[in-house]
Amino acid sequence: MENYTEQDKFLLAVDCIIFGFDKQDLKILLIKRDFEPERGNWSLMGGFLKKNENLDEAANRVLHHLTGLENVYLEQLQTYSALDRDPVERTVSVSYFALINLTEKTKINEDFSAKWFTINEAPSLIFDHNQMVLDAISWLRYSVSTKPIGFELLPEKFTMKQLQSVYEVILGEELDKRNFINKINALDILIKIEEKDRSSSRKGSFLYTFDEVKYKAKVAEGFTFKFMGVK
Amino acid sequence: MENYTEQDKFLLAVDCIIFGFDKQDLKILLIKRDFEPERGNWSLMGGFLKKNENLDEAANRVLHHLTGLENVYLEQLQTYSALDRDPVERTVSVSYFALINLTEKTKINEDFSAKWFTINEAPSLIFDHNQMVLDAISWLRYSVSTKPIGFELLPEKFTMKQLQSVYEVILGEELDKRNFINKINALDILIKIEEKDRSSSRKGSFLYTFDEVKYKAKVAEGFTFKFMGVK
DNA sequence: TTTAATAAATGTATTTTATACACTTAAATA
DNA sequence: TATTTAAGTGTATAAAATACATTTATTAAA
Repeated sequence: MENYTEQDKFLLAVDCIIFGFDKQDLKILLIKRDFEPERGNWSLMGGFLKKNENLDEAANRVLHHLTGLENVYLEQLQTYSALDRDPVERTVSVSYFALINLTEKTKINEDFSAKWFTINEAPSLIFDHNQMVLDAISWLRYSVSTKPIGFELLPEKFTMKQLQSVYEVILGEELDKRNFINKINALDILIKIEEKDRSSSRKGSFLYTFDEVKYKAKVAEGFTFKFMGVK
Repeated sequence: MENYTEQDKFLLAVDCIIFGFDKQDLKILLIKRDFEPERGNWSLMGGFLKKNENLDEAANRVLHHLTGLENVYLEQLQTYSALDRDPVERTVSVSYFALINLTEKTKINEDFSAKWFTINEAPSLIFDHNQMVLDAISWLRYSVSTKPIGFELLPEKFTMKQLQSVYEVILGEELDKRNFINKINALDILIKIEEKDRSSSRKGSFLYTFDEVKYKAKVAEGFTFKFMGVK
C-alpha cells in the first residue's frame, strides 16, 4: 500500500494545564523554561508527540515526568494550530487538562523549576498558553457542574467543607452550606465514613468518599450528574 | 534560532461531521471513497492540513470544496491519534462539526459521490469515523441546549414548528408544543416576522428569525442561553 | 355560501426544584 | 465548668418545569 507522500508533516505537541486545590485556592502548575526561545519565562508543561505513542499517552508521559504521578484525571481539550504560535517552528499543540490532589504530597521533578500558582496570581505565559489556560478554566467550570470531578482535586477522604470549597473556587461564588450539603446528599453518590477530620475544629467533621461504583451504576440506569446551573 | 530537529513529524488531517436538517430528519453528509484503502466505502469528508494554513482554515477549505458553502457553522471537536487509525500511514486527525441549512439548495460537488443520510440509516464508516460521528452527536446534543445553534440548521426565516422539530430530533424526545413556545419566547431572542409560511397549513404559521444582535447584547450582560436539562 | 377539515395559536394550575435563612451540637481548652 | 469554635441540621418561600384542551384562521369541498 502506498504512502501519502505528497502531504506536509507537522510537529505535534501536548501541553498540560495541571490544576490542583490547596485549602482554599485553585492552583496551576507551571514550569520555567530553561531553553530558547523564551528562556526563563513561564510555560505550561508540554512535550512533543513521539511516533510510537498516541496523544493520551504523550500527555500521560509528560505529566508523569513532571509529577511522578500515574492515573491522573486527564482529558483532551483543544488543538491549537496558529501558524506562528511557536516562533521556532510550526508546531500544532493539543491541550490536556489534568486534575491533581495536592494534599497527597506530589513529588515535583526539580529539573523543570516548576511552581504552583494560584490562578489569579499566575504569571503571563509563553506562546498561546494563556489562551489554553483560559479555555481550560471555562471547561473546568462546566465540567464540575456536569461530571463528578470535584473529587479528583481532593484526597480520597474529604470533608463536606473541603468539597464545598472546591466548588466555590471553581464556580467563583460562595455557596450556602446547608443547600450545598442538601444537594450533594440528594445526588446520593457519597459514602459517609465513621471517621472524623479533627484538623479544622474541636468537634471534628465527618469524612466522605466518592462512591464510584454506585455512581456508575446510577449512570447506567440513566442518572446524569448535574450539580448547578451554569451561571 | 534553531529548529526542533530531533522530533518526529506527523500527517495531520481534518475530518468534518456535517449535519443537516431536512423536514423531520437529522442528516449527515458522507462521501464514497474512490481511492485505496477502503475504496468504495463511506467516509467523512476530510483532508490533510497544509503547511500554510491552520486547522480551522483546513476544515473550511475541505467543507467549501465539498459543498461550495462559506461561513458555515464549524467547531473543532476532538483529535484522534490512535497509532493504527489509518492503515496507510500514521495520521492524526482533528474532527470538526458543521451545521448546514439544507433547505437553501446546497450544491454538493459531485466529484465526491456524496450523499445525505439520516443519522439512523447511515452506513458504517471507515477507520475511526464511526466514533467521530458518535462523539459529534453527543456534542450536538449538549450544544443545542447551551448555545443558540438550532437556527444554524434552518433557513433564516423559520416556523416555531420547524425549530421544535430540530430540537426534538437532536434531543431524541417529543416536546410539548406550548411549553416549547413558552420557553423559546422567554429567552427573548427571536423576532416574529409579519409573514406566514403557508406550505404546511391553510391557516399558515408565522415566521421567525434569530435576533443575533439582541442575543449578543444579552450575553454581554451576563445572559446564558440554556434551553433544557440535558437528559 | 356554508360546512368541514387542518394545523396554528394560546394560558393556567400543579409539581418539582432552587433558594433563603438561624439555631443547636460536639468537643477541646482555659 | 464555662468558653470557644466550627459542624451539623430543617423548613418556608420563590422560581422553574411540566401537564394539559380549546379556539382560531384559512382553504377546499359540498
